[in-house]
Amino acid sequence: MAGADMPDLGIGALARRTGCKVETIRYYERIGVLPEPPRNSGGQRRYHAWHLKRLNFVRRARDLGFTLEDVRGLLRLVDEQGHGCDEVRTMALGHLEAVRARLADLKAMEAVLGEMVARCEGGNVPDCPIIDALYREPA
Amino acid sequence: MAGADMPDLGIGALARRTGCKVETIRYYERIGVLPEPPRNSGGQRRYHAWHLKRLNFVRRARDLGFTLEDVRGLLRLVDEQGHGCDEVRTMALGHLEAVRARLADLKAMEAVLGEMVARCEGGNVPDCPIIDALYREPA
DNA sequence: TATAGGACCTGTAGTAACTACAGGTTCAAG
DNA sequence: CTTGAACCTGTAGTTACTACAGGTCCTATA
Repeated sequence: MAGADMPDLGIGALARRTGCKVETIRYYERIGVLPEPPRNSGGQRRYHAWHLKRLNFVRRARDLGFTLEDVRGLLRLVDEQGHGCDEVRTMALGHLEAVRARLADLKAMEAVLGEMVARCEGGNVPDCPIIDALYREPA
Repeated sequence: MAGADMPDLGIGALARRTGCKVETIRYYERIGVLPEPPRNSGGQRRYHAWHLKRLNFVRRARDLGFTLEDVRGLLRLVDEQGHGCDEVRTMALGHLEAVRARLADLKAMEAVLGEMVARCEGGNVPDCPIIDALYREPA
């Protein structure tokens, strides 16, 4: 669908289409994640469909929790033609494990917080059980 | 239990007992989360049981995902005697909600990553399904 | 064609929550 | 008394942006 007729995009338009702030786009350019686009006569950035695609890639990977360093790695793999699917898979797997570990942490946090709040249900006791729980020696 | 006989602690000992790095303790002092302890004749910090307790409180709250700003708020409440249990509960509840939101995010990430990796199971296909998934237009 | 005001430019500094030095002092053991 | 670990201060780096300040450019309207 949509995408045949797109002459070029200002940075604001690119931002609108990717849900990325203008400053973030310039930041990605500065750190080399997004290549420098051509400029018009007045020195303003002009983007094409290719940049849109690449920025969407970056955003999506970031949304999935890959670090910018990871993203750099993924882009490197993408850019080598005949890219190593194995390497990509390894990165994704590693990241999946990290996500699962973080998930377990958060679940533990949820349990403790939930219990703290539940124990406090009663209202205004003089010795707040939440404060007490926080003061408890760590496991 | 343990804690009757504790004359005073150097910063390194405090760090060992709280699982907190020395630099972090000095950092907490600098930003006003941990009060300045007394110094010995040579200008070195000497901590007592009270500091240990307070630093454990901070660490525990941080481990549960409270920000330092939250911690500051909690400490303020703790320090006002007759502290408002309601306020503490409200903060904890708000935080619990944030944790649950983050949990939902991570679960979604896990699902997408898991599916990406699973689809790649086959090995070295020319069009890597993981890369394809990342290139897909965002939802 | 003049002009208003939005979009754009560069460069710097700020955010959270530490962490890591560099370059010096103090303490405790032998 | 010496050595080496622990401590001191102060500053700069980290991640991934975000937010200016102070200027230039583009475009639509009068």
